[in-house]
Amino acid sequence: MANLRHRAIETNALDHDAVCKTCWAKTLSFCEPHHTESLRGFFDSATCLKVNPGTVFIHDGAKFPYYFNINRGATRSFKILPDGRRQILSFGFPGTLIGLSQYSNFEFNIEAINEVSLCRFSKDKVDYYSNKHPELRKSLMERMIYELSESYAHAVALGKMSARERLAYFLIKQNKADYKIYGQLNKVTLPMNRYDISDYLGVTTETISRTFTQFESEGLITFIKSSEIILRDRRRLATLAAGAIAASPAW
Amino acid sequence: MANLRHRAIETNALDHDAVCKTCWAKTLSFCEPHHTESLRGFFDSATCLKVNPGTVFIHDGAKFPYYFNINRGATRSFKILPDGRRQILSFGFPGTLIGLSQYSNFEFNIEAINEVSLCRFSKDKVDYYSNKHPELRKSLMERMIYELSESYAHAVALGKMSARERLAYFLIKQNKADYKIYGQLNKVTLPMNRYDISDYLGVTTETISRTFTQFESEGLITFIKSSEIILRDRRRLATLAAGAIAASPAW
DNA sequence: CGACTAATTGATACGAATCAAAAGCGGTGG
DNA sequence: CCACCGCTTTTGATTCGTATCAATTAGTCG
Repeated sequence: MANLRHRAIETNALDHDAVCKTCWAKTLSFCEPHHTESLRGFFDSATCLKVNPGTVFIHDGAKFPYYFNINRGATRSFKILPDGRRQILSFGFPGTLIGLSQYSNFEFNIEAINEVSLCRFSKDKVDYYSNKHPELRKSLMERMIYELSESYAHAVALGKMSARERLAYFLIKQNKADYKIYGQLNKVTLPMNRYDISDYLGVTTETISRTFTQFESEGLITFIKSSEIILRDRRRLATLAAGAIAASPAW
Repeated sequence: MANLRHRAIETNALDHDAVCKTCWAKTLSFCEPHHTESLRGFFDSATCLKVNPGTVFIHDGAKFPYYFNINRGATRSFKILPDGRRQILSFGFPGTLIGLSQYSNFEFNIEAINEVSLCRFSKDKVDYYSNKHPELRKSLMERMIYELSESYAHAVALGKMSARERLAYFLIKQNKADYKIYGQLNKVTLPMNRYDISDYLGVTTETISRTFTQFESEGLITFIKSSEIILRDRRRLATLAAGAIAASPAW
């Protein structure tokens, strides 16, 4: 592991008691159910990292043998096409496990949106402990199933939905994440900017902006500021997000 | 497992020697590396099925505890939106493993395109044997990694590519599959119809048809019949498919 | 408070959808 | 063997949603 591209990352050995017991993402993470004495060695082998905003910490084609669990902050994973077009594949939040699809032929980048803190687990260690503790690999598989189904839902949005529906889908999804992580009920906090949203939803920033304005004038949402939104009519948004309203609003 | 919705399926216990040793998809399947004496019980627990063309054999929300491995034929998995829009998420071919994301909250259907033959493995059995033979669960994870990366690539196509690029992406992908399965080099055989292709690529049949015609007149492909295509310029198609040509052809 | 970047709003263009019709293809039966 | 029917695919004319280009406004930081 020479030539690690981790310049922007500070590394500290993880002290199980100090880090895990105060972990933000504890109840959201794959590792949570495995805090047993026999897996202590597994946790002690992990490392705690910090990544600065805007830093790409996983690079196209770089095969480093780690899983990362997000404890704090938000990430975007994306593919850049040769001419510069960018498709965001997913956003990562506390509890998101990174590195699952690392050894596939599909390569992409992951970048910190704001300041991100991560736990790093060596794949070898995961493998080693998984063979003794099959529940561990099962937890990973469950994470992966989640990623896969999220990706399918994303494909449905990108393939079949209008701009309105895509944005509603995004808001509802984001709202669910916010609820799980921060316990926020009808408020959505957006760590990403409009470019990120548009590159995630396969439309332009202008369209995102116009659609936000539409939603506000229809009473579906209210802006606190451009990155904080109150969902005024979660029901209707969810209906839109499910693709249950064919064309323009008939109300 | 009362009320199995498997009416259209004939079921036969799998005879390891008879079925596996003549299996079409052998070298392509997750089970291939595990034909050892100690896993004999695992294979003997499997069942061989046949599904008729057009039969939906996995239904939205039906949680039956099986994995299916395709031996022969082709499938489409898809999501139907409330108003009838259909997004095809993936096509299955010999070697495709079905049921990986079954217990997620994202529900979809899988349908036989032509006559399909499958091996059915109970999830319990897979779990049981996976705990003794970690390589088995590893094989499943590798399959899942593959599905996930395919889904990401699909999202890139749907989110950022033009109709031309999407179709090129589809042809190249299909060509790779055909090569792996049937050893065909520059020929692509399409078991699915134009509606399937359009619902996979998030465009209309008309656009698919027009783009095929364009490709033919540009010398990129030649039709043998509407479901058999020769790739005349795989290189240029691959370039298109990679999103490396920004707008309309500049040649 | 001014400078820079992000977000919104406006005018126009374009790619793909939609609506409509013709051509091709496979199966059936006289 | 060919005529006819239904379904799939292709081609054509027009519409529409979103992209693009351009400018203004809001927000952030030194």
